[in-house]
Amino acid sequence: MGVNERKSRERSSRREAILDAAEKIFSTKGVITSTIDEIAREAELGKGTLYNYFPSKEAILWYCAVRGMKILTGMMLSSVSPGNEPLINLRKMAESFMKFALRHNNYFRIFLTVGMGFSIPSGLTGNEVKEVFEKESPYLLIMEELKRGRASGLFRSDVDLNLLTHGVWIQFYSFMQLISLNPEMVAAFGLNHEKLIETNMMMIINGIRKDSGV
Amino acid sequence: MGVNERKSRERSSRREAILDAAEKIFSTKGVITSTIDEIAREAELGKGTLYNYFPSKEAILWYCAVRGMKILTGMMLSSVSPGNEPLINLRKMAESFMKFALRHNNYFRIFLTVGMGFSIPSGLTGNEVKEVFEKESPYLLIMEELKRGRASGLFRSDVDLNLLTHGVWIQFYSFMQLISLNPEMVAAFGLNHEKLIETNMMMIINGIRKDSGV
Amino acid sequence: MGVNERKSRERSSRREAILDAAEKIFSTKGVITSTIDEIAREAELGKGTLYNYFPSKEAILWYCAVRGMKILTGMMLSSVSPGNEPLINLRKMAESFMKFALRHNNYFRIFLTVGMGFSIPSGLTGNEVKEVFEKESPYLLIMEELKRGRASGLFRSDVDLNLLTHGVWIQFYSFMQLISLNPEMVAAFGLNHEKLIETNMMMIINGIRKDSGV
Amino acid sequence: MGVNERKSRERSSRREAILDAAEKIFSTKGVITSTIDEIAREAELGKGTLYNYFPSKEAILWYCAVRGMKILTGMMLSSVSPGNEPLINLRKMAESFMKFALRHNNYFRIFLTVGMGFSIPSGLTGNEVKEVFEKESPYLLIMEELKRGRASGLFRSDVDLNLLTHGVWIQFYSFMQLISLNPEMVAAFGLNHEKLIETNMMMIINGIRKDSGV
DNA sequence: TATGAATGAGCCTTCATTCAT
DNA sequence: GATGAATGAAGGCTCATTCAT
Repeated sequence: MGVNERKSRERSSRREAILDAAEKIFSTKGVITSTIDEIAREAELGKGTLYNYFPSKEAILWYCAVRGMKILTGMMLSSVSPGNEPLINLRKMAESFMKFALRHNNYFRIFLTVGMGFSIPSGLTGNEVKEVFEKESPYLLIMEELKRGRASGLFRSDVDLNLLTHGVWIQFYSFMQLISLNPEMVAAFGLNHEKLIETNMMMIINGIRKDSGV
Repeated sequence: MGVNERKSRERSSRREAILDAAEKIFSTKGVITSTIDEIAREAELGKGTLYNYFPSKEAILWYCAVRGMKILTGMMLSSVSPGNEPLINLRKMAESFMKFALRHNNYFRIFLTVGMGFSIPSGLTGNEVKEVFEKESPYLLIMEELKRGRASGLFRSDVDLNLLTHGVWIQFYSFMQLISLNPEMVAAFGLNHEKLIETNMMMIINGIRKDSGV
Repeated sequence: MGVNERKSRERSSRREAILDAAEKIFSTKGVITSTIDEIAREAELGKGTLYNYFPSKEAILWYCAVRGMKILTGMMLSSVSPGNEPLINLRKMAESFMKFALRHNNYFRIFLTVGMGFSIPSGLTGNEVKEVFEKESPYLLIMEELKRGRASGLFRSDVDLNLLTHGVWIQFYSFMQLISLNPEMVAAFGLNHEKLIETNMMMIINGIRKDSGV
Repeated sequence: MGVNERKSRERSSRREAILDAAEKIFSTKGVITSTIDEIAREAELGKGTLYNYFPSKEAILWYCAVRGMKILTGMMLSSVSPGNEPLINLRKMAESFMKFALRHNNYFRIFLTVGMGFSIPSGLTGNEVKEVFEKESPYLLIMEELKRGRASGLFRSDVDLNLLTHGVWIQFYSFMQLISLNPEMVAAFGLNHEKLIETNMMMIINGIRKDSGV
C-alpha cells in the first residue's frame, strides 16, 4: 500500500541521514571520542530517535562501515569490465581505490576502527555486515582479476593465489591509510597525491608481473 | 654511589615493567577500552604507582609506542651492514620488519592507535617521542639504501627518491599491518609466514628494480 | 504553549531543588568535603542529572551563593523605605542582616568559601554572578544610607565614605560570621542572639554617629 | 644532658621549620589545595619526615593556627601595660591587632579555614590547642580591659560584659578579615592602612564609650 | 514515532598516609 | 631519624542507554 511504502521510504532515508551524520562526526573526531549526542545533533534528530533505528552506537559504526564498503565495492565494480585485460582491470581497480581514498577518506578512519578489534555487536543480525565484509569485498574482485591474469599467462603463477591477492589488497588498503592519516608526512616530504598514486601503482603492478624476476 | 645506582636501576626496570603490562593490555583489549586499573593489575602494582612513573594514560601509550619503534629500528639497524649490497640490505630490513611484526605484533595496534589522531600530550617533553618517530624512523633507513641502490644502478632512478621510499615504506608497513591485525585471516587462508614473507618481499623488490617495466 | 511552559517550570524547580540540596550539604559539611554524590542523594536525583543543570560542582556552589545573596539583598531592600531617616534605615538593614544570618545561616559558610579565593568558573556566563556580587550587593545599599545620613548631618563626614561603608559592611558581615561559625562560643559565654544583635547594633550605630567624639 | 638538650632543640626547630613551610604554602594556595608534598618540598624535607613531627596534615594546620594565635596574643600582651588607662590599652590592643593583620596576614586565612568546620583531630592531645584558642585568647584580654574601663566609669555599664566583649572582639576580628582577605579591595578604593586603622579604631571605641547614646 | 531528561556505571587522576630501607 | 616509592580510597565528570510523555 502507498502509505506503507512511503513510510518505508521515510524510514530508509532517515536511516541514511543518521549514517550521514555519524560518518561526518566519526571521521572528524574519531570514533571513540564521538558521542551519540553529537551525531544526533548533526542529524537534527532527538537522541532517542537514533535508538529507534539502530540498537547501539556500535551498530551505527558498523553500518557506517558497511555503507562505505559498499561504495568502495561499487566504485571498483563499475570501473572494471570483463572485456578488459586483467592488467587494465587491476589498474582501474587501483585507480578506483585511490579515488575512493581521496574522495571518501572519511571512511578510512571508520574502517580502521572497525578493523581494530571492534567485534560485530551481537545485536546485529550480522548477516548484512558479514556479507559485505567477507563475501562482497573488494578482496574478491582483486582475486578474480589475478586469477584471470594468471590464466592468460600475464601474472606470475609461482605463488599461491591467496598470497598474491593478499599482497595486492594490503597494498591498496595501506596506501589509503597513508594518504588519510599522514597528510603532514606527505606534505613534509614534498610528495603529492597524484605522483604517489602513480608510483605506487607502478610498484604494485610490477610486483605481480610474470616477467619480474627476483 | 651504589645505592643511587641501584635505585636508578630499579626505577628503570619498574618503568619497563609498567610498559610491559601496558603493552599487553593495550594490544589485547585495544587502547581505548584498556583501563589504568587493568594495567596496574597486570603490572601487579598499585594504581597510584603508575602515576609515579608516567603522568597520564596517554603518556604510557606514547612511551609504549616509542619503545616499540626503538625495537623495530634497532632490529633493522643491526640487520644491515654498510658493506652489503643495497638489495641485500633491503631484504634484511624487510626480514627484520617481518620478524618484528611476528614477534612483537602487539605493537602494531599501538602504532595504529597513536597514528589515529592521538596528539602527543603536552606533558611529555616530546623530544624523545619526536626524535624516535621523526628522526630515527625506519623510513630514513630505507631511503638510505634506496639511494645507494640507485647510485649503483640497481634500482630505478626514474622516480623521485622520496616517492620511491614512500612506496617501499608503505609496503613494509602494510605487510606488518596484515600480519599484526589479521593473524586469524592469515591462518584462515592456510597461509604460512615464511611464504607470506617471501612473496611480499619479492613483490616489493620487483617493484623497484631497474629492469622492471610497466 | 502549555507544554513548554510546564517544562520550563519543571526545569526551574528542579534547579532550585538541586540548589536546596547543595545548600544543605555545603553548609553542613563544608563546601570542600561535600561531594556531588551526597548532593545528588540529598536531591534524590541521579548524579548525572545534576550535570544537566549545572556544569560543575563549582558552578553549583556559585549559584548557591548567588541565590543566598539575592535573598539577603531582597530582605534588606524590603526593610528600608526612602521616607525613613537614614539611621532608621541602617537599623532596619542591620536587623535584616541579622535575621538573614539567623534564618539562613546555611549561606554563610558558602559565602565565605566563595570569598576565600574561589574564582568564578569560566563556564558561567558570569553576568548573573558578577551582577549579584558586584552591582546589587548590600554594600551599595549601606553606602546609600550613609551618604544620605551625612547629607542630613546625622553621620560623621570627617571620614571617607568608602571607609565608613567598609567599616559598617564588615561589621554586618563578620557578625554573621560569628553567629554562624561559633555557636558553641556564643553558648559558652552565656550569650544569646537577641542580645548580641542589640548590643552590636548599638555599637555599630554609635560608631558612625556624628556626635560621637574620639 | 647536653646531647639530649641539643636534640630537643633540634627537634623543636625542625618543627618550627615545618610550620614555617606549611604557613607559607597554606596561605598562598589555600589550605585545601595545599599538599603535603608541597609543604615537604618547601621545608626541604622528605615527606615522611613531616609525619615524624606531626600525625597528619590536619594537625599541621592546627599547630599553624596555634602558632599564629600565640603570636597575636603575644603581640597584644606586650602592647598593653597594667598601668595604662583601659582606653589606652584597648587602643594598643587594636593597634596590635591591625599590625598582626598586616604583618602576618598569612594567618588569617588559616584561622578562617580552621574556623570553617575543621574539627580538632582526635589525635591531638587537644590541650595545647584548646588552651590557646579558649583560655589564652585575645578575647580574654579584651574583656579584662573592658572590665577595668567600666570600673573606672569610662565604658558603658548598661550592657552585659560578655556582650560588650563579644562586640569588640567581632569588630577587631572583622577588621582583620577585611585587611587579610581583601588587600586588593583596600587598594582599589585608594584606602591606606593608617586611615583604615584610625577610622575603625575610632568606630570601635565610640561604640563602647559611656557617653555614647543611641 | 520522536523526544530529551534521567540515570549510574565507569574512568582517570589526586593525595594523605604507610613502611621498608 | 630521614626518606620517598607504593598505595588505594575517593572524587568529579562523561556518556551510552532507557523510558515516560
